Amino acid sequence: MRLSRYFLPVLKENPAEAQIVSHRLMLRAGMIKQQQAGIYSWLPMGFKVLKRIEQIVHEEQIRAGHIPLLMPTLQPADLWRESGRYDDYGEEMLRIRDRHGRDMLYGPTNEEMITDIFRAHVESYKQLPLTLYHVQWKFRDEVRPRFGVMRGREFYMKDGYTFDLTREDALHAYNRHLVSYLRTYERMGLQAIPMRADGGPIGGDYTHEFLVLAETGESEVFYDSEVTDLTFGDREIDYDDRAQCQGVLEEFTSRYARTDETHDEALFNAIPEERRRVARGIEVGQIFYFGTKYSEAMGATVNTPDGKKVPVEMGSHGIGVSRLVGALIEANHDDKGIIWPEGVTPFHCGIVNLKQGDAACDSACEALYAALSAKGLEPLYDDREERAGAKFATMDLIGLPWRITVGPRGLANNLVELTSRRTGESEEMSAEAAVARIVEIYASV
RNA sequence: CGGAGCGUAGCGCAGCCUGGUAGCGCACCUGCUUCGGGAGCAGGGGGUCGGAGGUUCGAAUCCUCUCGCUCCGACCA
Repeated sequence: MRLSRYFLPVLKENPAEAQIVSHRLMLRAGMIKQQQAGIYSWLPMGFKVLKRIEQIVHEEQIRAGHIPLLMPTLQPADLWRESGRYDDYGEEMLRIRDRHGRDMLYGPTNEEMITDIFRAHVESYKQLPLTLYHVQWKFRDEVRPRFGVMRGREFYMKDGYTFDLTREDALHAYNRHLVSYLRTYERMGLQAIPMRADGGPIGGDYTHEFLVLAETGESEVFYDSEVTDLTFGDREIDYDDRAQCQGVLEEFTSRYARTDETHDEALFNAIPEERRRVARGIEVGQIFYFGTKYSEAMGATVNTPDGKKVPVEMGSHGIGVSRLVGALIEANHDDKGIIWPEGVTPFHCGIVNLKQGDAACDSACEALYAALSAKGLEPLYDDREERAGAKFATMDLIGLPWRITVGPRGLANNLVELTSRRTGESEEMSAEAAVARIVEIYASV
């Protein structure tokens, strides 16, 4: 993409309404525009990141054997009356009436609807196990939306639902999700720690939240410092292997790690003092096993091998896709702007032409642009008639992890400059070598 | 939902207390000079002062109502 033809409305000054760094940077980098309290338009750059995150989520879900579908944002109230949540949910649920006077709602989550789909089409245990998920907009009419997309009223979430015959099967589905989530977050360049959590309105006694450590996090968290040493890495996982999934769960959840909701002072104090940590975290996902809470209420049953009819065992699992955009920035920025991890960056690298209009600089940049594109990479070429300082400042703000700088000084020796946004380190090399290096970097992402 | 505050040009703000035909910086447009870390000079365009009502000869300014947004707290992917 050529910056001169893109739509990237960056702001030089900080918008008054943004208090936390991710919100500020998203506004300044032209990623979002607020339309109402807690409701945002996603401008091209922000939309790109959102889609990159969503794509990683899809890939990892499918890898774990889960099946994508899409449910609507608007749901009939009657489904929620069946589960009893139409009355329980309260003011947070946005209620709507259509022209025929039918009660509807903008879905805050989809347990009822997925259960409806299940009961309509599944009769036998032979169709289990089954995990269906979608990535869809949700609405929760928060009393006080804040922190930009981290706590919007409208938000984009992946929510998945598991259906199993037995509790053991359902717990394996739970473990499988925990494993796939660890892998998902790590691919985005994030460390998200599974912490024992509270059931909340969805219900269920078996649940973990995934927390990204950040000063601006809304939850207070308590953990054993050993949990932050754990990495998922590129280990091979057979998602049908119960023992292996159970093993990963134990590895990642056996040390103390809890939010303030479930914090236990006595257990915490049993950790050696030098390993005790109290910090703040952003919740970017949650997994639940809740058994037959919805299947019983809504008559979602299956026939067992011995001819009985039993309510199906269920769980639900969520990843806050739009919230992750904010969380990623909270975890990856400096005083100049965003620093995207390679896994989610909106463009793979920036090309800065220091002397637009200079024949040598222009053609060198065009050649770089073509060479990178030919390798399947997406560069952002700053071809504006701007001074060097302005171009650097823009690149630093929007946070592309790699920048190739092309100027007359280097070109005289056939050299361009490759700079890491994260470390700030620069290296001079030929244009061909720079392309090769970028290709190599992204080959391993 | 309790408490506090803010709406003036695309963005950041001053002006309001003490009423008299709206200003600064950035951005934008034109020209010249500049050109490896948000350039300089000169010229220029752009504002129903959130909205409605009221007081007044006269309202951004005072009063009433209303809408929107933000912050602190209680609640949540």
